[in-house]
Amino acid sequence: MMSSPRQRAAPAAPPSELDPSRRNNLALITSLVHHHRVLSRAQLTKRTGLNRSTVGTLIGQLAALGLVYETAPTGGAQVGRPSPEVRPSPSIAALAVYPEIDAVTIGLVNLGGIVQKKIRFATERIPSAREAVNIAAAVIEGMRTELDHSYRITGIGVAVPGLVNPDDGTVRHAPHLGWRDEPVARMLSEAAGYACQAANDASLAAEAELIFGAGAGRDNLVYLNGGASGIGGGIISNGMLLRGASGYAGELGHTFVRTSGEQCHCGATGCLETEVSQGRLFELLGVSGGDTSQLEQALRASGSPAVAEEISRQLGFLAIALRNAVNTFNPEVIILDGFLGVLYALAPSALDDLLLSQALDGPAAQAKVHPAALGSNLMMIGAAELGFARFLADPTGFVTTGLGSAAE
Amino acid sequence: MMSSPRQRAAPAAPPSELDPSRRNNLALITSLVHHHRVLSRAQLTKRTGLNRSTVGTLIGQLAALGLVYETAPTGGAQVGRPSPEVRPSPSIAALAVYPEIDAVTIGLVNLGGIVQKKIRFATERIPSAREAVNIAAAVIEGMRTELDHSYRITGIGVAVPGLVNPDDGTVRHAPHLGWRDEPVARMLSEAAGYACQAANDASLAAEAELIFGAGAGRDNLVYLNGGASGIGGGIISNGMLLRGASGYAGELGHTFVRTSGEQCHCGATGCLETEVSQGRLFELLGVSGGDTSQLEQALRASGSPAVAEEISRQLGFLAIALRNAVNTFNPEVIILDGFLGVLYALAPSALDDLLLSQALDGPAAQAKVHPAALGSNLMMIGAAELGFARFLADPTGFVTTGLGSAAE
DNA sequence: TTCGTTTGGTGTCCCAGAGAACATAACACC
DNA sequence: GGTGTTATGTTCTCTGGGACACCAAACGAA
Repeated sequence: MMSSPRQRAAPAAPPSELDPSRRNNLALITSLVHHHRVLSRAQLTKRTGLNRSTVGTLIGQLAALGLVYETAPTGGAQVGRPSPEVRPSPSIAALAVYPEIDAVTIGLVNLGGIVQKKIRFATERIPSAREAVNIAAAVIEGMRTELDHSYRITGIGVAVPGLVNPDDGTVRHAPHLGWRDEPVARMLSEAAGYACQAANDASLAAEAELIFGAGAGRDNLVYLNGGASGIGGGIISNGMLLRGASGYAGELGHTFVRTSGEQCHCGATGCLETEVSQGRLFELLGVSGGDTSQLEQALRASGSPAVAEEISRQLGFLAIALRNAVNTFNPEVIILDGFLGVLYALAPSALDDLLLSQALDGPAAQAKVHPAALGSNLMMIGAAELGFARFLADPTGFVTTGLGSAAE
Repeated sequence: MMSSPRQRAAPAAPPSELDPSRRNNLALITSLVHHHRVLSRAQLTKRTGLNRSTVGTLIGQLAALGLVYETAPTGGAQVGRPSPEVRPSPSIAALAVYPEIDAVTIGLVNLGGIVQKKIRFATERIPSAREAVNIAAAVIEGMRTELDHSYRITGIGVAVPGLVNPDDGTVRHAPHLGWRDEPVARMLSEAAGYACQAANDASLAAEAELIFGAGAGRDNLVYLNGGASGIGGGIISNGMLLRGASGYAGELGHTFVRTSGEQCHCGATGCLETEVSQGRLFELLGVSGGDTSQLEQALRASGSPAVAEEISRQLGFLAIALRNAVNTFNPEVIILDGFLGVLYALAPSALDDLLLSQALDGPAAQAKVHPAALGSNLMMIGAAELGFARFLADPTGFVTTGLGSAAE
């Protein structure tokens, strides 16, 4: 039911203003449905702590705007009247953009973290910020008709491998892309015509794993990704992403792990990402490069003692970084992605043992190492989460003002 | 004005139940007044974003319960009707307890972080958990008459140098005290008759510095304290204390800073607190021990090159730990307390330069090293914050149910 | 079939915050 | 030293929104 029109002299503010309490509750329900993909009304009632009747009203309001829809209850073997199931609308979606050294990937992601479409645009050389924005805008332009007809886009999220200030979406420094002080979010927003935000790739990955992946249901998580160009980290503490003063927090790739280690491109020495790198492994294997699964195959196939030694050397340094992380964050889950996941898969108990013996007893007992669960969709889901953020903070306000209110 | 009695059939729940929104706003105002000590009604209106009239009602409610009081405006040179000033009631207080290896300190702290009383009970030997609890309970018993007559005690907070689970106030491991799995909060609660909570000392210190000290007005802060028994850390990110899964987060004293370093009592090697310790300094100075100011004097007085070299050695390791912290948390402030503060005071620019050259450019530019601002009251204020926690979360509910509602 | 159980739906009640209008107390300017 | 301006406290009314009670509906169990 729509809210009745106000009789009193209309205030200057647009009519989108909603009571904070109501907005909160609508946001809460939308987020829950987004995170769980399906949730019965009864479950929503329990999780929100709100009254049955209130939850009913809220869902009615969301359903009227086409943000969620209800389906007949699946007769679970339970006593009592069955509760209808609430799902996120498949028409709400966000765009995800991920620039890398050899490609720009663009994705279309639904609420619930469902990747509808993923387009990888390979580039001849490392794309500049301008080029990456142009590629993304062009791909989005190509989808425009489809987007306009079948979707309501809440925004674009850009995952950047580097230091990003998420407040204004400016890339302060992305060493491997060679970007410096690029206002990527503003550029892409102007080029594509959607609201746009940017953040560090590993931070977004951590959030994605928290919501839909190996960290689901947890509140404290450390995510580490080993890629071709270095090691990125994202930390979730108390259910919230660690941002820091300017959003630069989480750079675990530059954890100190070795006295008089090699010089890192960051200027310091002994950084995790200079000592632990897939480049060293490929070099030892005599391969010129490849992706993660090729690396794992090659490592498993190799009988070379030099390779084995290098693996155990890298595991040692990784354990030091993880020891620090465990003592510092007391996480429930440590997620290793990319080639770090490969290293772990090769000798899981070796790393577990190192960690258990080096970290403080209390925190060490609780920290479980896991490989990433979301695979190749991870970064799309994480970036899309950025594109959903403003929508999820105020679903109805966003739809009635920020988007065309096309009925389903 | 008291809330009018409900006419409808009284529900089973006690009449203390309050609308969540109202409770939130009351808590918000109480916390603001607590943090700022004095705040005009106009300032409260701006900070809360609530309506003038609403703020008036809320303050009226708090004043009626004797939680805050208003005083005549101090005619600040400002146009317009002056706004009365709101201050926390001096009758609301929390107890603070801090067991150390050679003493148990008990404090009485008002809202606003005013330490009314501090009693240091020196012990012959390291107190057991039972002994520390008995000492605290005895001292509190001694104050009982005064407490009952002049104060309303919201609770006891215990700061423990070690791993503490703040959920149940159990000390998992306090190596220097030799405590293991001691339910300190429960023990003291039973012995003293007040609600009691316990947490890590450095975490509480970090909170105290955030609210009243060098981190006031900031949201991201790293606190490091160098004491006789090691180095403790507390981290505040996004305005919230880092807790981790069981509240063990923040153990920066066991950050890895040196390959093939000495073995730490925690089992690992190369920990910050084994390489950087005031014991080494006292040893080199040929002094058997002393407090922080004595150390500073002795270090400044000494012309020995060995001492100078040790100082620079320790600064180097400290810089490595701080580098990690800056890259990981992107804090605005790093607070160095205890002998770490002394080390910094001896060569501030040396540490600043090391940090600037080693940490990532973005985060490094923002992180400012500061000495602690709260001095010897720091731990009392921090522990008291724990004792205030439940009160601040629901001020009126707490007073009408949890405390005798003695009118002022 | 009947009963107990769980849930959705509807109507009522009332708290709590917003806002307008008025009152009040300072400064500023002539 | 009046008068205007500005900022704030005070009072009153209005309304949104959640809780609750009651009833209806839909399921399992006996």
